[in-house]
Amino acid sequence: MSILFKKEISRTSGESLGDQVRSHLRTRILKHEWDAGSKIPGEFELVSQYGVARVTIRTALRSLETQGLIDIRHGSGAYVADFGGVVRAGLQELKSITETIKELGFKAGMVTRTSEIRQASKTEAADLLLPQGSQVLHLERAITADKEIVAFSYDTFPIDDLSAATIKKLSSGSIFAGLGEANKVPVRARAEIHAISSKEIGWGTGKPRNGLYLQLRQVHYLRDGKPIATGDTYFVEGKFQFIIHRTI
Amino acid sequence: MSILFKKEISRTSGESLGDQVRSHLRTRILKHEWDAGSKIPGEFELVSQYGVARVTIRTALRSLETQGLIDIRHGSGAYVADFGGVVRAGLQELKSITETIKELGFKAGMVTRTSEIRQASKTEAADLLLPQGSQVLHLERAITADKEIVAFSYDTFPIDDLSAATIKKLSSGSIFAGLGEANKVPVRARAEIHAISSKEIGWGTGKPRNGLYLQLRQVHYLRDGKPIATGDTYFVEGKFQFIIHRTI
DNA sequence: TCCTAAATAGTTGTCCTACAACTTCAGGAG
DNA sequence: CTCCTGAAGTTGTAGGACAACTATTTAGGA
Repeated sequence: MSILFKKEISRTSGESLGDQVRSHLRTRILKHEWDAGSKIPGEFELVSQYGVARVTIRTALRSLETQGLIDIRHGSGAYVADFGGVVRAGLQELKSITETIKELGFKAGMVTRTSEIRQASKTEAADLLLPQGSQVLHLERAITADKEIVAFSYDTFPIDDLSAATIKKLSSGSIFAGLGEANKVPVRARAEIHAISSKEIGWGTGKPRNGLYLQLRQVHYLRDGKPIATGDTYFVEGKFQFIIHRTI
Repeated sequence: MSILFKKEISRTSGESLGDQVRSHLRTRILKHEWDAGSKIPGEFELVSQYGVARVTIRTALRSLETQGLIDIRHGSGAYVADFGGVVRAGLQELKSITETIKELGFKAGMVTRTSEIRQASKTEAADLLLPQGSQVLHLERAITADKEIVAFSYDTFPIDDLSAATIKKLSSGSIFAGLGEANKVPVRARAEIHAISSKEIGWGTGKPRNGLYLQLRQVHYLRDGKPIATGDTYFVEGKFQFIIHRTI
């Protein structure tokens, strides 16, 4: 077996080779190319598969290990982490909710209830490092998996440096896609988790009787540390399973 | 500045040099040796500070980047992740609750309510890969920060291959310390998060009126994938702040 | 035959040197 | 003042070498 995936790796895409290899290996793991607990190919084998240096393979493997997807044992090899069940991406991996829903095998959708441009609230201005009174785009959406509402999301974006087309895209569909076109993809987020019981959250027929939610209060950041989005997402308890892979 | 921390790094401890450097750098970051958003020393400077090779420094930095603590920019340097506030260890980093409490500046304590050896329940046996009817150690404890109850914890350990001394240690004090003496330190955990509202959980004066908890349902694993502990921890909502650093 | 111990091959960890790719900053041309 | 260019500094990738550790095989003895 040799240079199987050399064509998957681009040296002109701007993304580092290590990150590209990591992404590719992650999809291979999540697609169960290897059983949980079993050994993945050795570093030299991966070197020949991807056509990159061993140090590049090692940075990718090291990153997957800290993400909790594999387990590297000195003198033996790297093994797919065995969690006694389906290996699945954890909450610590930053991706959109809809993407996560799709990855779990459901059909993702969303219904926008409110889309308005207004002044930033005090906390929003603080989170986004904006001067008081700045204009922001505020969205209120219900997120569905197989037509069933699984979360209510309240998101806010600064619109100073966003084009009208981008704003339109944001308010109509996928956040990550819209930000991607504006070259403002967040690479990092800080999320606070809370348990909330409230009748004030949510709307329509998907609103849970008991008012019990898992709240994710997030701020998304660009690579240079600039905040690009903030928001609260309220997941209806029981509709969605959150997993975190914890590693030392 | 030179070989400042060479003595902190041991070549005979069994832990890899990269992991040791990572741990040391992490404490330096969490102790605010550098401001959020500012640049940490370059790789060659760190090489001379720790007396290890550049590739070793790089594995440590790469791991910290995956954990979301720093942000590495090609051609520029590594910067402390700026979350617009206090940088703090995230939930994806596996450590004991008491250790986390101490790190936040509080005095950690615990009160054991129940400590018994009994047969494993069905779900416990499944999580721990035990045959039905195996003996397990079951603990029910209240965890305190500055004398105030912040969580109720229900934990279960298989006792097949644990010494009597280890069992005594587990039931009396720190879980991680007890497992450490038995050379069974978990390196990985899978945690499920739920919002729970129940009157059945908790006891004593620290029991919250509204019965609102953030539940962490965890299974801890050894390096070889063997489950070593399972349990539910119910954090009293509002008493404890959970953060997750999410990265791509 | 069975068990133990030593030799062996295979794998990851660390070190070294070198250069490419990128960022930042200073200085000069216009 | 602005823009461009070049130099210096930093991280990314490459290749080779050896150390440390693991897993397997082999040889030897009881």
